[in-house]
Amino acid sequence: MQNREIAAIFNELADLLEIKGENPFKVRAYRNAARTLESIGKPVEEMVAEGKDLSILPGIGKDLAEKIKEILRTGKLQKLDNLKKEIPEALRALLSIEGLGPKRVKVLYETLHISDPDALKEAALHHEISKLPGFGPKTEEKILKGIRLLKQEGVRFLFAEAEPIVEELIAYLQKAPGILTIEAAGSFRRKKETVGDVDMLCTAKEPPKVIDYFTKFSQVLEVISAGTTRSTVVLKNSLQIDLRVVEKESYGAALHYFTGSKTHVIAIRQIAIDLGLKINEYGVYQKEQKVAGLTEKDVYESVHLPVIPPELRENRGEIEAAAKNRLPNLITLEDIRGDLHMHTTYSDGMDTLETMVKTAIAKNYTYIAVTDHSATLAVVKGLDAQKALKQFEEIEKLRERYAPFHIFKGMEVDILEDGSPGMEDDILKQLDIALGAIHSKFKLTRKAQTKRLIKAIQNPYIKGIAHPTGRLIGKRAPLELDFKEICKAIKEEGKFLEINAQPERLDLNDVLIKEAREKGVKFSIATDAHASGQLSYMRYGINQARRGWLEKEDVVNTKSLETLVKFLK
DNA sequence: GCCGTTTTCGGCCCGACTGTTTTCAGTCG
Repeated sequence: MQNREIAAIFNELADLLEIKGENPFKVRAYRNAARTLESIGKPVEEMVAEGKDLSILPGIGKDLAEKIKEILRTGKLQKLDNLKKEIPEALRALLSIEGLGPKRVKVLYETLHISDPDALKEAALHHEISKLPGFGPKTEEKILKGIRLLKQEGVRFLFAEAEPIVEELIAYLQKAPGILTIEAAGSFRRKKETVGDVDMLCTAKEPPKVIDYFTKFSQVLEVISAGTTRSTVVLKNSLQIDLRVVEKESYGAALHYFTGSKTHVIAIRQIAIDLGLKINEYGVYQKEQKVAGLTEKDVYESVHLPVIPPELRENRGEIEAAAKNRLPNLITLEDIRGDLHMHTTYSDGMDTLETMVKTAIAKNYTYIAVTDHSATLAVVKGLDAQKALKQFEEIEKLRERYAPFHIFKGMEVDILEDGSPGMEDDILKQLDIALGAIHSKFKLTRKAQTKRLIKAIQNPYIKGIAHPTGRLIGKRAPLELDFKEICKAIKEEGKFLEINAQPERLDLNDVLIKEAREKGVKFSIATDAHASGQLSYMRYGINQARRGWLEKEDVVNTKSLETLVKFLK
């Protein structure tokens, strides 16, 4: 049982309790616990197995610790099952309709016996909703709109999908009348691998004019709200954007607040309270006196901390590290000297080897590794021994032509079910960088999958593991692995784990990167480019690495050519 | 239901926006 499955049970319980009209603080307690479960890296199942007390976790007390154990033991929660007999589960779906919260859902259920979106639509079309006390024609209209916009639960955008839209919107808003500054906050600023919506923050001479201009952005499908300082719209691609206009004097406090994460902000506010201060989105206050708020730096200084980079603001130890002045010196894109994973027309890449070389040189890289697929991978035409030898020849020619730029002979070698590489040793031993990668048999048991990967790591020719967990965000779950054992093997063998920068892979995730780093694992950050343009995906890998607390020294492709060659040997 | 350097009770973030109502409740972030 995974943490997020337990979190889902708590969230469901919270929804139903809320509709029932339970104490809102109790409801929040369940939600807080769910958030804790989602954000801690370690499975609570392991903690229980180790005999650890779960109530050490923030937001989890005696009662919830017991409920978690019940879920782990029985796979379900009696309290939730009981509640479902009282309140139809389907009512939850109504909560995700814009403008409908627990109170209104309760009224709709108790008066009109509406328990699903279809019945709700019927009732709205027959103008039954507007007759209810507290409801009116506008609400009815809004509900119909909300049903049309009803998003499936948990639809999030890949960071790389949101990025161009945010850039376009910023360019547009920079032309708004009287605009002073404009910036994206929220999970986008924290460079999270997926974003649910985008929070934008600006300062302006006449806020209402900017709001008006914002709602006229060409991609806007629906204006949800538009006040004097704040507006929410949904774009044609269903991405929601919130814009807030704030006073210049409050900008730092607002930026901190809207950048989040929620748990980070709460933790910072708690420190402020302990110091006799109060932080809100407008500033830092001592009694009634505002003492800071202009910049984020001022906000952090008020609680005696250095500025914490947005990528780290997840309440995963960054505040403690900041207090001890031990924040990592995070890696940057400029630290990268080369790319160690890419494909060419020798396998499933779109561009020739030489084009990849030229593009890498234009990026001021010192080296690349060309890593086409081995032929065992049935879905793509890969390299057999003969084709590999032909590629070696071309690489040697290009090395001469483009010296001192260096091209490593590499290969993305399929790891077979038994953990052996899908390429003969005779070829493997001629490679500088063989990356092991799993492309099949994703469903092996945790034990078998771990054994398979460790065997590959121990293979003397394999230097690193590409996209280690095999996940595709929103599409394919990560492999079942004993990650601790994987890290141990990587470290013992002096190998590296790849952080794959493809936007829908971003594999490893931030939590695993941090965990591996703490165990002394080295990483590569590589694009797995299948076209020369994708070499610029490196920035997404950097985002992920920063969220995983990596410094330059943790990453092998920040090293000079000489040092990297030594490392590979 | 959680939590504690005002501790075992009594707090728990709170302001903006909207719609319905006429001073406020519900929702949202």
